[in-house]
Amino acid sequence: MDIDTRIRRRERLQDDRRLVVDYQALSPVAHVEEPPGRGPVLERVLDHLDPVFEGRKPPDGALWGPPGSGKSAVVTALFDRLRIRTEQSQSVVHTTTRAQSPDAPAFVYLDTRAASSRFQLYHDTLAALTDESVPEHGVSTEQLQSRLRSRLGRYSSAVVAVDHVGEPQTLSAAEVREQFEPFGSQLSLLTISRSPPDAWPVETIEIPGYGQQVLIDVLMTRSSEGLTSDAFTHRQARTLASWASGNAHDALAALFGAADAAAAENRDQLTEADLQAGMDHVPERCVSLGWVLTLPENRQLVLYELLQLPDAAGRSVTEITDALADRPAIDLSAGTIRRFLYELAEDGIVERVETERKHDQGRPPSRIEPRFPTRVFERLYEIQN
DNA sequence: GATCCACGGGAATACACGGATG
DNA sequence: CATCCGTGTATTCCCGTGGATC
Repeated sequence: MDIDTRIRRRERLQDDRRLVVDYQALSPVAHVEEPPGRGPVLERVLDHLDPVFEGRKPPDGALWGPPGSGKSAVVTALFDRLRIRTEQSQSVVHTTTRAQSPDAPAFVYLDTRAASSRFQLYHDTLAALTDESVPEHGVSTEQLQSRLRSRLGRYSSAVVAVDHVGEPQTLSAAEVREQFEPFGSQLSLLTISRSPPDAWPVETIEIPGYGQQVLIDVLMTRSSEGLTSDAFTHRQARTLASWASGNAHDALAALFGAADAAAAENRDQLTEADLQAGMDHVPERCVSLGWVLTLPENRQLVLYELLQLPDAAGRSVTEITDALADRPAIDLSAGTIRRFLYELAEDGIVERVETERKHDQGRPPSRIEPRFPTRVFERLYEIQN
């Protein structure tokens, strides 16, 4: 055996020991097939949907609970399964030549973070119900409405789950309901929100935050999918779970950040310092990562490049704007970048913090602080782009 | 030609402060 | 002392334009 081979063998050994990170498996916004510990909630949602299985339209409903309690996880997992079942039964219909009465229900999941206009709501609903692509331009909202109407006619009933309603920057439940008014007889809505729905007559399902044990379970399950075995201990999961106090989003974001810190140092296990780094990268009053990742492309670019600026933390909005405008990756005017930054601050994705004045005169500038899990965003952004 | 939406640009407004004014 | 004014900077608001797509 020659020396090179011996060295390569050592290198490979090192590689094998190295922490493997499947970032998607650790992502707080990943869709999972079986959300752990949410069986009772699944049952209640299924109870609510019961009429569907007899071909009737269920009443409108509302699922609500605190951030990071698995609302999106439950609904996406459930609707995914239901949709697959529908598609299977529909394809049976398609293969028969005889025209049949529609007997299968439709299940649609919408995110109001991505769909904020009537056009987008109809578009996304229609897109979920058709294989063909639905035009995003050149067609009026009214045309989409009539296309959607006739499409809905092919199902016995339809349930549209509308996620993230009533957040500061999204449509309220009432607004969503109003936009879908024309389809009142054809579909029912299941809104998903952080606070209980006000007023309209619906069946309400409350989802509590995760208990400590279940959250530890969630972390262990995800780490077993995303990391090499033994990289993350039960004791560490306990630490993260208690730090996150029931919020799975924050706990997973911290785990993700910790894994990334360990990977950067070529470690095969998470240390306490990694854990701390992971938690430090999840700011207090943290905005959901899902919100950041559904922003238009150029805004995400601005955020990403902002995080790449070495000394962004100490600089004013104006200075940051100029620095970003100089970045080759960004092809936007300084004015637009500045407007983006102010808009992102308005949305709470970053925060403007007043600083002491730098000039003798004029209004004092403010600096920018991210309000989302930065490390997670950076990795996921890099994977996406 | 229609349609939606992101950009760009700029006008309008807010804020902080020192100095002038009543 | 309270208020107003001018100046300079920060922030918000608004709308026309053009790209992309049908």
